Amino acid sequence: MLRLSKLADYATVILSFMAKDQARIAAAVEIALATGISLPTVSKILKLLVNAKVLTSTRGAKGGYFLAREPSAISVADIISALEGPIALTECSLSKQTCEQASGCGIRGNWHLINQTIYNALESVTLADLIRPVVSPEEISIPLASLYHSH
Amino acid sequence: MLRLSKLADYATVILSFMAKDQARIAAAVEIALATGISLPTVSKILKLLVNAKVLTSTRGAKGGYFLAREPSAISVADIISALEGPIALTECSLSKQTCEQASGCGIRGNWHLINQTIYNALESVTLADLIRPVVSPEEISIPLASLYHSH
DNA sequence: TGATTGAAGACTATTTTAGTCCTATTTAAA
DNA sequence: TTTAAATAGGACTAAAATAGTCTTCAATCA
Repeated sequence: MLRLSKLADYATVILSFMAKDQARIAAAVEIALATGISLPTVSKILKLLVNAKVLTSTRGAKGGYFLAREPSAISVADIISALEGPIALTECSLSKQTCEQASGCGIRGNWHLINQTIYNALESVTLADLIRPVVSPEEISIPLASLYHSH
Repeated sequence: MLRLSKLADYATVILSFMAKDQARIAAAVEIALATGISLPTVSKILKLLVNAKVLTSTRGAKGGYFLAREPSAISVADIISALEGPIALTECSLSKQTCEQASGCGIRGNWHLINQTIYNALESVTLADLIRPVVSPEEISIPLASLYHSH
């Protein structure tokens, strides 16, 4: 299904909630209550987002979490990679030299291009976009094919 | 990691092998030997590709598998969806009405757009492209962002 | 009719992902 | 200075998805 992990999905819900009142610092418990996601899980996600510098935290009483930057400066790619690590469809796209499968690894070079395309797609959409009312596109087209076929 | 399943990855290897000598009919055993993937696994993948109408098969002695159409008419999206089902990052993008999570589902509408973008990217690359020598792109850009920001 | 090959699906094992919990550290306020 | 409220880090368990194998049946050709 080429699926997003549940955790990454939750992360977008959490961040969307936080982005609505950007200035405010929110504690994990509060976020758990607001989103309906269990506290331990919320905590885990928040920690990962802090490590990825998407959120900033302050400890102690009255502490909590807040966005490290503007929603428009937080991409979907940032969110996904915070939770799941680098965005790539295939292993060998991450480390070009290690991939030495029997027969057919020359084949994979082009996967790198596909990965890059998908990354760019995810990088181009931000948290600010996600909390905006839904747009209904007529048609979306990607110029990737032209890279291949224009010769 | 937003990762492709191993099976889908194998499928691209198998199909790349088959595309190199398109006219020829190849038995599962033969493909297994050529690719180094175990026979039961190869068989499983081939069957899924037949169901998805990417391959055609003939039974019996001298039977085997061959491409159902030109490599240029088989997209990466075809291959992935044959193995993993519909391409979508989030569940709710598949069935719009079922998604009624507590707080924040209005948020998800835009995921639909992202899914569509990724699907288009995968649809635009074909098996013929995959077996072609690697191209090294300078920069690839996706116009998705403009859909959001042009207002 | 027998050998060869695919079809279908059940089943098991493995790996990944999700989810929870415990302990330590930091900070604000009484 | 003590206490309560938070996060940090990481170990651990449970659940789910994925990968892989096996068995039985059906078709085709010589």
